[in-house]
Amino acid sequence: MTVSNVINGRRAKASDETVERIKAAIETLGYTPNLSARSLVSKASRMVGVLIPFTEDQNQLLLNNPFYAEIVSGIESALREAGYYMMLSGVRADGGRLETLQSWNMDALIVLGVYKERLYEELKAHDLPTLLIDSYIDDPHFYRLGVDDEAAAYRATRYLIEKGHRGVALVTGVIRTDGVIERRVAGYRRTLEEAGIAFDPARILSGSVTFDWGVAAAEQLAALPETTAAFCTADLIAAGLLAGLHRLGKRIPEDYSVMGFDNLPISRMVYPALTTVDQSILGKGQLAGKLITDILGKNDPPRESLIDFAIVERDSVAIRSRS
Amino acid sequence: MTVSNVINGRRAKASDETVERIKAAIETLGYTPNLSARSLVSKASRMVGVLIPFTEDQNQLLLNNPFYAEIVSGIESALREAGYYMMLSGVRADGGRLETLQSWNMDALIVLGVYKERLYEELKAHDLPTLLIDSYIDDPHFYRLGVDDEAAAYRATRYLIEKGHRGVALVTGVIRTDGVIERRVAGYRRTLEEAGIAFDPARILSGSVTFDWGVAAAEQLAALPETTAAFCTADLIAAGLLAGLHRLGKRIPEDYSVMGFDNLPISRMVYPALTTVDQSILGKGQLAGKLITDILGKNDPPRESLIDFAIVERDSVAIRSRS
DNA sequence: CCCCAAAGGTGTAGCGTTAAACCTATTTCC
DNA sequence: GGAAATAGGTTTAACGCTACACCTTTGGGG
Repeated sequence: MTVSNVINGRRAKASDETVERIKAAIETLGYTPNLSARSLVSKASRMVGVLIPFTEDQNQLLLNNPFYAEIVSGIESALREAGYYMMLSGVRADGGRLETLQSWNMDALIVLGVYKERLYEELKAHDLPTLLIDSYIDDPHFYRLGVDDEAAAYRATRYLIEKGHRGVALVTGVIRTDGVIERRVAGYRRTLEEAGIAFDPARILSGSVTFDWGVAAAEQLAALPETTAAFCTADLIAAGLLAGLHRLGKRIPEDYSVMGFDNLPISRMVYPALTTVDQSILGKGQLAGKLITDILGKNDPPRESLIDFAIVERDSVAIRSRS
Repeated sequence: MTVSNVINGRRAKASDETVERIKAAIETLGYTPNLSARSLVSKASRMVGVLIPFTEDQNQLLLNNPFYAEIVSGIESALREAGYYMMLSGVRADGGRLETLQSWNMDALIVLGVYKERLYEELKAHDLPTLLIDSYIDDPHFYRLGVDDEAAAYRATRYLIEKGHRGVALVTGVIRTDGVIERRVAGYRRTLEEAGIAFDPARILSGSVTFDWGVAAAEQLAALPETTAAFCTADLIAAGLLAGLHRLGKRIPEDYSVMGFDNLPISRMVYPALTTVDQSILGKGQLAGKLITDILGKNDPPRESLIDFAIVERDSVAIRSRS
């Protein structure tokens, strides 16, 4: 018991000499506490579950999406700093297989991505502190972290219009209701209204958040009359769009200006380097980790946090003089 | 006890009726076994630790490197399939902070990346089944998984030479001893010898496995006389090289042919799409997971496994007619 | 009819840790 | 000088699970 006290820094009850002796013994014996035993009695584990979606074929973590990879990396660093562990787990869109969390006595959850209603019900049933990233589920049970998607899309679209583009398409993932993408569509529309440009539904190209969809969207974009710019709601899509447009023999930014969203590392790697909306993904992950450890440390943060965004100008947008 | 038997499928001692009653009770009570307790008694955890390097600044997981992200994703899927959990953990090059593994009763380890000797000593001290990926540490304690780096580099270089290039540079990461990169350099040299081309040390550009190094290497490449092609030992470097060459106004593949290594998703995203050496990274991860679960299931696999590689032809290499 | 084996199940202990209660010298205070 | 507080521990029990030993009933075989 005294050993336990010393290890956990409850040194109220231990003479300096005993503390020394214990430390020496730990060193020579190579002792490390057994966390399973600790977790068994304390009903906690200092483990935070991080849920990310599976790929379409339901078989692998969506880590090959650099967005998730980076945010996970940020989360891990913040958790580690605060002395917590991260358990990465995949979820299918419809939930299921969440028992792991309960089985390992997770202390809290961070959930990335958007899922069906059913999953959120299950999450609530587990009754753990839960932080949703990039989700607009409005329920007092959840903490939320995101960007102001409407404002960011507004600013991005306005940026293109200010460069002289009037025919701006929006290339995006699948449009559900009440999610991130919807806000971005709303921001896009607000800009058009303000600029007095009629909204044309044909200019919204909706597919999935993948490189391949971007490639495919290029043809659709090229078929749109009087369209000279595209705002993609993800860098991954924008990267595909660039590749698709190249394939069609279009020049960028001379023929088409393209903007992305996220400022992923790949946005610097494609040609031309993408002008995009930066939302410090790493910072988002780190903030997520910090929010969770704050909650666990009883420093209750606000239910909703937003991170800043900014437009980073690179080479994929050109100024278009009015014709 | 009977409940425990039923849950673990030891149904030798349970009537069909009891089994039914237990299943019903589990359902209505929403029971899930407490894995900490199980681990405490069994001294195992069905958890496999996956170690990946931290970034240079020692602060985040190197998950933003798509190579690691993808391989981790493959590992996870194989482990999950076999009913194991993955605990992702970062390591600094010099080791340290490995206690986690012991503390959670990990059953086995998968180690990605190359580290200092000291780490391998520590790993051996833990005495867990350990699989090293892409490492040439020759010690019977470890299982190893990799590609035949020498042969792959040989084939890649030969591919360029067969396309008519005689001045082929090698752009690579930092050259230690006895690692992956050294084998690739050796393969490169073997091709040159076979083709009767004098080896010129100036044509080896060594930096780090990063996009930025690729960008920087472009200037060095451009300064090399009679050099028309570059084989990069990582797609990340190749991507940077393309960007750097574009910046210098070079055309690819007309002025320079570029090959990568890994066949990462980004190799399709850059412009022009990279010709590269595919080594099915996802498959590598899955195989790693399978090897480890085989070991744990007492199906001892060979100490060393190699996966196949193949050249995938895309648009970054041109045929050069002899001048 | 008795003995034995099998089927089906119960009882006990222990994994490593910690909360809470308890114990024993000192020291402090009035 | 005596009561009370304090420092520095020790003891006990419990967390949820499983290995192992044990118990009871039933059904044959001789």
